[in-house]
Amino acid sequence: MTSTSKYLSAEERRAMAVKAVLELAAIQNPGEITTTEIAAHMGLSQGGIFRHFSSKDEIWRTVMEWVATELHSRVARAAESANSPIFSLEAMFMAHVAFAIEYPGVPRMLFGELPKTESTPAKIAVASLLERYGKLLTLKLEQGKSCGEVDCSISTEAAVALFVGTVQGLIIKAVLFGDVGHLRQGAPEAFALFRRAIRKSI
Amino acid sequence: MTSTSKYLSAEERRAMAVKAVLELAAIQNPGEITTTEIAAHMGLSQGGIFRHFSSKDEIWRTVMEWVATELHSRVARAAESANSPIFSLEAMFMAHVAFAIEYPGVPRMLFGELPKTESTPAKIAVASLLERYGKLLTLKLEQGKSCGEVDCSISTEAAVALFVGTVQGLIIKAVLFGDVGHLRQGAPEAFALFRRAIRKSI
DNA sequence: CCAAAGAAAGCAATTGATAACTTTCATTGG
DNA sequence: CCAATGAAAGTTATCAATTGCTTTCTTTGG
Repeated sequence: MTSTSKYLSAEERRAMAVKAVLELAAIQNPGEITTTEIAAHMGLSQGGIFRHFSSKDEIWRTVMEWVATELHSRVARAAESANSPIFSLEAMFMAHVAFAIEYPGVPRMLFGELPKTESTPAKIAVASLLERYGKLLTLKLEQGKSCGEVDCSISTEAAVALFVGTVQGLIIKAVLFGDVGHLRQGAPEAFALFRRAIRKSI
Repeated sequence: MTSTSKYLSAEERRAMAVKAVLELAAIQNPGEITTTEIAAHMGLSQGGIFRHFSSKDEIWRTVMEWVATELHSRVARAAESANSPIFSLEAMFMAHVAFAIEYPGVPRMLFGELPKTESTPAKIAVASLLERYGKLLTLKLEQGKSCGEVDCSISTEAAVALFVGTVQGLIIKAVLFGDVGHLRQGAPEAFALFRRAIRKSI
């Protein structure tokens, strides 16, 4: 099991690279991570990286794809775990926040991608993630309207935007002050307010 | 009146540099703006820039300070223009959104600053802006509680975070899809939901 | 009033640093 | 033996900042 061989397989190295980037992004500006640093962090020479990735851009794409897949699967699993639309939304909210706490480098990476004007592969991955995420939220909100947990008069689209914005607002604050505590502490209160915004008025 | 002189004063050049950076940031990744581009955009040679700024960092600091001052003064003016706390909040919300529409490069600049771990002058400017902004919001929310427009049972701090997060969520969406239309259209609906979140329940 | 001095603004070329990527050659394991 | 893996040294490009020199504006002494 414990491979004592010096040479690792290409797949192992690619997985190591993703992990290395995530760890480095947690402690420094992701935009300033160099291939030299990534290589050093995974016990490889700088040039050795290019045996497994054709370019630095391909490394980023791989990392972003891992993030999109992982976050979506966690949020989707959270959505299924609850037995009412509102509780599903709450579980999704908390799963998203928990992911940001577990991988503090990820929001920093995403914010770094935002300013780019070109449609980078990374940006496309984020946009597609946000779309799938939005569809899941739309479904839960519509279900909520059906069963009377959510007010039918509100715009579902606006509620989706508010949900995502609420999470992002918390994350931005945490990133800005470099303090994940803001996230853990603020999340329940933030969701409570979101719930007030969408609940059925009497 | 129309200065036909070839050499401009240091103050004029500094103001031109701020304008140039804002315009360039609107169409490209702010992090990739070079001193060569800034200089070219203001009709100056690359080296000429350094007659008026001691470093590229000083240029950024100057731009960020302009942004913080301008945005805060606009939001504060909007807050004063309305005659009830809720309407003040709405005016502030719209003023913030309008600013982001007028200077689309600004959010991109700010998002680009977020990933940096060091406390850059720019990041400090953003944090201080956010703090003053938060105080203004806190004041209005407390006034709203006093006059019965805002529910007393909600956390003011959480409401501030929700307000800021809502605006940021709208802006992120606009930046991600490169479409300012999202902002104009989504803003009224977004504020309507925020209002539902903080209003007094019957 | 006005020329000379010098301060300020500007350009063009250069420097030094750093990054991604390439090439060459040694080593490993099947 | 040989193909895959990796290290080390190189290549090319880019960018901020500096330097030496020229041009323009301003001030001042006679």
